[in-house]
Amino acid sequence: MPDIRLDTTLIALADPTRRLVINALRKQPRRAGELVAMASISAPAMSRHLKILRQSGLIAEEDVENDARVRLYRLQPEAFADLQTWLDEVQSFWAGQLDAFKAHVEGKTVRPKGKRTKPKDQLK
Amino acid sequence: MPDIRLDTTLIALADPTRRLVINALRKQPRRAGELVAMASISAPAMSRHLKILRQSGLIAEEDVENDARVRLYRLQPEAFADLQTWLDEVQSFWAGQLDAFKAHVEGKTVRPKGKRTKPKDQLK
DNA sequence: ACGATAATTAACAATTTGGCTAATTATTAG
DNA sequence: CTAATAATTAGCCAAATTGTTAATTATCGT
Repeated sequence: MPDIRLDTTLIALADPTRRLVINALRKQPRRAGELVAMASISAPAMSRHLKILRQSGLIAEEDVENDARVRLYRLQPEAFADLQTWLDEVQSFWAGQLDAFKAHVEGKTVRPKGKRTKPKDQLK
Repeated sequence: MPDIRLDTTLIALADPTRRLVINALRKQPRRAGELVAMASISAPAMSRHLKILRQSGLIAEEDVENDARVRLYRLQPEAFADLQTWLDEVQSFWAGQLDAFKAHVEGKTVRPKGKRTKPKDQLK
C-alpha cells in the first residue's frame, strides 16, 4: 500500500517552481499574480502549479474581501506534518543500522529475514 | 537560483518505489536483488531507481567481501539533513504568517513589499 | 572451460510533466 | 454597456519518467 498522502506531498514539493511558491508564502500570503511575477513563468503554468499545491493541501486558497477576482494563497502548515513524521522515522534508522553493523563484525553477513537458511555468502 | 541539492533529494523521494527502498534500508542494508523482490518490479527498473537514489546521495553502494557480484545498499543519513533543515525553516512560517494576520486585522490588506504604494484593494 | 547468477546498460513503448498560446469565466472600472 | 483585469481551463508540444525485454559485464560454482 503506497502512502498516498506522502506521495502527493513529495510530488508537490519535487518541483523548483512549487518550492519557490512555498518559500514565498512562508513570509506572507500572496495573490496568484504576484507568484507569477516572482517565478517568471506564464500565468497558466503557475495556475497549474497552484492547483497541485492546493490538492496536496500544502497551500490554501482565500478570497480577499474587496475584489472577487483575486485569489490569495497561504501556507497550510498541517500538511507538512506527515512528511516531517516520515523523515523523523527515517532518521531514526541508526538503531537498525547499528544492529546490522554488529552482526556484520560478528562475522554474519547481513541477510533478509528468512530468505536463505544456508548462508551462501558467508565470510571465509 | 534553484537549490539543486534539495531538488535532487525531493525528486528522488517523490516515487513510491524509491521510498519503499528507503524504508527497507531503514532496518538493514539489502542487496539489489532483495529490493527487486520486495518491490515486485523488474531488476532493470530497480537498478535505475537505485542509481537515482545513489546519485542523490540518499543511499550508498557497498561490496560484500565474499561475492563480488552482489551489491549491498545502505542508507546515507547525512543526505536527509538538507531536506530536514528546509522543512524546519518552512515550519517556522508562523512568525511571518502572524505578522500578515496582524496587518490584516489592522485593516491593511496584505501586499507584496513595494508593489503598489496606493492600496487600491483596500478594505471598505 | 562452461553454465548459472547478480546486476547493470541498451533500446523501445507508454504515460506524465511542464511550458506556451488562445480561449473562457468572472469581476471591476469608467 | 464596454473595456480591462485576474485567474483558470483547453489544447498542443517537447522533454522527462517509468516500465518492459534483450543484451552485456562480471563473477561464481562445478
